[in-house]
Amino acid sequence: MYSRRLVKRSILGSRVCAPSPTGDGALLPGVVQAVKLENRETVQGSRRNVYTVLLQDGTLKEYSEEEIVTSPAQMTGKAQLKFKTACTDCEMVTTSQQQEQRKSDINQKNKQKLLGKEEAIKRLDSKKANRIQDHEKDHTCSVSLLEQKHKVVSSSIDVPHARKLSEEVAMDKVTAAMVLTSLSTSPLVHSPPVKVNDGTNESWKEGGFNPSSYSSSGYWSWSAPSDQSNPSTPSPPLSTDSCKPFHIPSQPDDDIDEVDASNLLFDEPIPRKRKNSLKVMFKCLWKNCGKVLSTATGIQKHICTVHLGRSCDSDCSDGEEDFYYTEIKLNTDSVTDGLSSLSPVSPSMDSAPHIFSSTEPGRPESVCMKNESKLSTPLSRSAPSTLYLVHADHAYQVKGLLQVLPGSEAEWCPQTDTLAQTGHPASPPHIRTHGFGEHHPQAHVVLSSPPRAAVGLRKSRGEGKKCRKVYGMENRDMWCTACRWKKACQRFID
DNA sequence: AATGCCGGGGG
DNA sequence: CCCCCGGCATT
Repeated sequence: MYSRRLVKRSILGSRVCAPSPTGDGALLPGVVQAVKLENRETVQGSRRNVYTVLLQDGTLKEYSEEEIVTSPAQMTGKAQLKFKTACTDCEMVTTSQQQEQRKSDINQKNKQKLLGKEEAIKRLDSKKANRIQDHEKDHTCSVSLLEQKHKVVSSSIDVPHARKLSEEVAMDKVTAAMVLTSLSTSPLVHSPPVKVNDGTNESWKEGGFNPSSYSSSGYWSWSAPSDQSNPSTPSPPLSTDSCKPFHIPSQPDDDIDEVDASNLLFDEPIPRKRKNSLKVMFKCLWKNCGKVLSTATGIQKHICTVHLGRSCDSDCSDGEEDFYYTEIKLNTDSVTDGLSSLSPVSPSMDSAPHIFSSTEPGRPESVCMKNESKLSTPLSRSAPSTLYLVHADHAYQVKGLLQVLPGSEAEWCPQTDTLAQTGHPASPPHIRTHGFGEHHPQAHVVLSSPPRAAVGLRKSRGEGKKCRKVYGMENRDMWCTACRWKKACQRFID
């Protein structure tokens, strides 16, 4: 069980390293040309992507997740090494001059190291130097990849420029190497002071990378054109199709947690369209509530008002509600249209992932307990691939989920305001499941509109522990407002 | 007796 | 609207 970030990036156009088709085990650099969803499901229920990669040698080959190596910023040490190695192997554009220089550099350092008396210090120096050289390699690699990208793409887009580029390649490389070397000494450079193809910026049109960002951890990254923060270079209009985002999910859908580091570098204005027909919904985790709404703000509002018993002016919120809902990924590959219309991915999606973002300022990262589970619903018959991926980012939630899940309810509540917002007034099927271990012995499916009007008689006394019992009289200030007012508890709803 | 909460009322 | 509480039902 674990949670995952919502961030889902397109890998199209991304540079990767992939095993050579010759089967010699070598890694070749390439560009992702297409991504398709494999038509089977894994044991975990998550789907897998198949990447079509245009390799350096011009061949097109399909790879699975595991085969390709993506951005170093998203790799673990081993993969990184692999990647670096591959980059080094394919360093065809690096001038032999540079390589010689590097070698002599290394030799020099080694000599110094041997000759020096303070060996420990020298060793440190040497390490540092080596690291710098590694960086240099990486940069060179990215330069080469950039160039490669030019070769691949520019022929159809900007031939004159491509020619110009190849003419200037030698100089550019040297310049780039120098600049990058100097860059490597300053750890926090996020926007490159120099562009490799200086002045023209043509690569932008091609969605090309600028070998730019340098994280403090020493790993470079490819920064998207939109990341250009240089105010003197206005962003050209991005031609939608040629300028894909370059973010590479290290794994398909099920592990986006470690994007954090790259997130900073790779951040983008967020998804246009969700791949894999994934709908993201937000589920209320209050016990026996399980309300599902399509927007984060909606669910926050819901929790605020219904469970926390306070009016939620969106700005007076203390964020507590964040802990009481979770994100649900609903794989709607073959889900009925009714459902799809129920849960249009709201354009306010961009406000959704923030809840799980560790970069969110002012919100302390809570213990990152993770949870993933699959719920089956009676609807499964008509929607065999309907898949819930529930994850909670808070211990409380997990606990709640664990308690609730076995007999949990998956409930689609066409909340009026949400529907009004999204303009889908259709009344979708109302799904409810009850499992074992709950006070609801019989499972039932309700295909009507939510029984919100069923509140009439005096509510029978709830069975669960309420605030008074849970917190005690002495902690009255911890009670929910309703309890404090001797109203029906809204925190522990039965 | 303790608890849950409806209905009503004060500010 | 926010808050408190009497009083009743329930456990």
